[in-house]
This record gives sequence, C-alpha cells and structure tokens, in this order.
Amino acid sequence: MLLEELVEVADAMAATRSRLAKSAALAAVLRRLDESEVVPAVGMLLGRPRQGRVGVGWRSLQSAAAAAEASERATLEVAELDRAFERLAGLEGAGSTGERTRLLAELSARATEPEQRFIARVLLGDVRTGALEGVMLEAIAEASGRPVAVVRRAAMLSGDLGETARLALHGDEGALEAVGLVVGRPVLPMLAASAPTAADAVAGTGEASVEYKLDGARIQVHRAGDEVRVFTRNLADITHRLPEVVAAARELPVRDVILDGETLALDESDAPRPFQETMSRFGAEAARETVLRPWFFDVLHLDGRDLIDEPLRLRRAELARIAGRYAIPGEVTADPEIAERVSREALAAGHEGVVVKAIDSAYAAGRRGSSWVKVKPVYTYDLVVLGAEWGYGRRTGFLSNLHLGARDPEGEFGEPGGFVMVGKTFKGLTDALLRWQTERFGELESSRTEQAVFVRPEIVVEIGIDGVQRSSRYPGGLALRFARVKRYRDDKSPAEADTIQTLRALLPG
DNA sequence: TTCCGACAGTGGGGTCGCAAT
DNA sequence: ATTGCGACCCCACTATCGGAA
Repeated sequence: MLLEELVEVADAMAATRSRLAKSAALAAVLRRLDESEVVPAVGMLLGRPRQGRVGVGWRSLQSAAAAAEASERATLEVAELDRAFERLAGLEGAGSTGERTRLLAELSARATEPEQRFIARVLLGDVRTGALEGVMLEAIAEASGRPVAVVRRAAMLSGDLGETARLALHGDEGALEAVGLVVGRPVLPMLAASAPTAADAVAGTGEASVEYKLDGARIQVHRAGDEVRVFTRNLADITHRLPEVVAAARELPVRDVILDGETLALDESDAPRPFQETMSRFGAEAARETVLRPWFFDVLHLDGRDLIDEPLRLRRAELARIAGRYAIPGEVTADPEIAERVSREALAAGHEGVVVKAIDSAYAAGRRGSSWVKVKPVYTYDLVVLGAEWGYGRRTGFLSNLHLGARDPEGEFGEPGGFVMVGKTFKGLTDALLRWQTERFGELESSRTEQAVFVRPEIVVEIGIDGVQRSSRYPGGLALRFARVKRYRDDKSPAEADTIQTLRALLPG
C-alpha cells in the first residue's frame, strides 16, 4: 500500500471528532492492507513504530528537515517506510547521529509534504488523529467482524495491538480466542482510578483489599522454572537491570508464576527512599549500591493455572501463600474506618497512600476501571504566577503552562520579598480559565519571548501537589511534584503567598 | 433525555546512556 | 569533562463522544 493512503486516512480522522467516523475510516484502511503491512501500519497510525525506539526526536527531525525538499509525487510505500525505521533503529555508535540525519533527509526527500508531516508525527509519537488504542480496537473489530470484547482481550493479554490486528484480519479461525496468558510474555497491567479519601474509595468498591501504595516503579515478573523476566508498566524488558528482583522471584516456592508489583529503594531501616533514588537505580544498566526491593500485590498465573479471571479474594490468598515477605502490606475490609486507618499507617511508614481494590473483581488487564482506586493526600499551596507559556494543539493561542513562584521573604534568591520559581503546571485549567488568564496576563505583561509571556507577580493561584523533590533545574533547589491548579485566589495578595521555606520543609529527609 | 465510562490530549518532574563537542 | 538528545519512569486533569440508564 502507498503511504499516501495511510496519511489520507490519518488526516481524515484528525478532521472529524466523531469516534465512529474515525473507526470506520480506520477499518476501511485496515481491510485493504496486505497481511505483512498490518503490523507496521498499525504501529504508524498509533505513533508507535513497531521497531520501538528509533532514536529520532525533535532535534533530529529539524536537522533533517533543513536538508530536504518534498517530493511532488507520492511514491513511498508503507513497507519502505517500515524498512527506513528499521535502518534508523539499528544505528548506533560513533557517527550514528550524522548517519541518522542523512537517512532521515533521504527519506524526507522521497516523501510529499503531507507524508513528511505524517512521518514526523509518527516518529515523535504524536499523531494527533484522535484515534489511539481505544479507537483502533473498535476499528480492528469492525474491520474483521470480530466482537470487540474478543479483540480487546487478545490485545490486553498479548500487549500488542498490531499483532492482534493481524490475527483478527488474517489469522486462522479461533486464533484470537486462543490468545492467552503466556509466562514470559508481558500483559498490559491493570490501572487504578482515584478518589480523595480511602473511605470514599471503599464506599465505591464495597469490600476491598486496602493495600499500601508504594512510590516506586511498576514491575511485572514472569518466572518459568529458573528463567525470570521483569517488565515495566509499558512492557519494556528490564530484567538485566534488576538482578535483586530476579533473585527474589527465584526464591519463591513456585515453578511458574506471573506477578504484578512495585519495586523501590529502601534505607537501612526499610523506610522508602525518594522516588528519584529509585529511578536512579532503576534506569542504570550497571549494578549500583542502592538495592531495589520488590513488593508483589497480585498474581496472574500460578503453576499452570491462569488466575486473571478469578476474584481478587482468591488471587490474594494465593499471593499470601507464595510471596511471603514480598507481599504488599494491606487489609481486607468493607469498613471505611479501617480503610482510613490502613491509609494512615501507609503514610506514617513513608509511603504514598493506598490502593483500594474491590475484593471480588477480576484482573482487568490494561483497563482503568473502578475496581482499583488509588488514594493519595493532596497538599495545597498559594503560589504566584510569574509567567505562562503559549499552549499547543487545542490550546494554541492561549497562555497555558504557568510558571509558579514561591515567596522569598529573606531575599535568598534576589530582592527580599521577591519570588523564586519552583515549577510549572498546565493541569486543572478549564477552557474558561484559559481564556481568562490569556487576557489577564496580557494586561500584566512585563516581557515576553517566543514561547512565553512574563508577568508582574500580582496573581495568586492555589496549587495542588503530591509533594516536592530536589531539583537542579530551579534556583530554589526544589521542584513541585504533579502540580495542578485548584483555583485562582483573587482574595489573596502576593505578599500572602507561601514561601520557599515552607516548601523546603516538605523535602524528604 | 440525562448520565457517566472510557479516551485522547496537554503537558509536568526526574533519571539514565550515548554521541557530539 | 560537559552538554544535548532520546527514551522512559512517575503523573493529574478536562473535554468529548457515544452507549447506558
């Protein structure tokens, strides 16, 4: 198939908001693909090339764009683009950057202008068609005439939408239904909704397992005999980075198992270390001094038996039997008071909060349903707007991303009574608020660059955060974690804003 | 007819390895 | 030795569509 055809479908999808129309357009093009083109094309349409990391980002694209003029005629094939991605992904070592730019420029020169834009978006993982996994799933079902539920289950259990599409469209009878759990192949992890308090969460779930929520990285551990593999939330294989997790899995009194859990760094007294330290160790190829400890909270398969469709009550019992000291702390209860107590205990032990899980729920791979509900405390502070950046996409033309400052009464970072930047946020803003602040900040403008408008420090905004962390990015040495706008505080003056000292007191350790 | 679940989009913080400078 | 890039951990929240109630 010509790439042009994919690009036209992508553009048509971007032009409509109707998900049914997007799905219909996708289904039509899926049907026309040769079997060998299905996996590459699905990857492209989702902005996730099947090759995984291709090594091309904004910068590489800019360098290449400068060198290339668009082709007049659409001659590129989907398969050719796939081969180009293959070559790009294979580049490494000295000279690879130059070679990558050369390959990209060559590719660019063979593409028409719409194709160039499409390729760039695919490589950036930002296709902007309004049709990602959810719509693609519907489209695969529509194109193949298979029930959505069957397609969804195959996709979740294989973690691979492209391969699922290929099976649905070209596989043998029953091939989709046959997709099941395989020890060694990662499954999309189940996700959690959120609630303000543990009591609220239990009110929603009914009887629940109320478990500590740890501030680390999600892991999925597969063991078949002595063979162990460890995957991230996004199904990347990180076995070689986590030898201590591999060792822990080998200790368990089982032959085959798939476990869901979290890993994080602890100090000498088993208190959790800051997330940054976990990440430092997690991201490193070589062994480091920090040890990462696994905690398991679910078991999806055990010695030949799939457990994902069993109620959590049973899975939890099996986990307790096999995971021993690696089992997550928690309690089963329907009592909001007890849920609140477990939550307080988790926080007192230095953890993030709790996850409340309906005790009779199955393991809904890849879904963010209401069966699992996370609860974390939110801290709020009044900060001062120092500026805002122009938004992107549907926020184009609006000042969106706020620069936030804490008061600096002592003048540690400038004039006494000034403000020191501690983070940014674009979250929590409604369309009405975006319109309002774009206008208001214009009146308060003190200077501007291409990306941002800086304002006199006169506006106070209440910001919700999960906490603060050490930062080398900001002068105050700290940054806000998961900052979001709660509301503007017209009733407060900048002189009443929270100080850098107040925020600093939140730093762990 | 209204309600609500699921999705997509809009970006935030940090860490690492690697190639280029 | 330092810097910039790309990949990938963690993530909250709003708007919208379309099926459920």
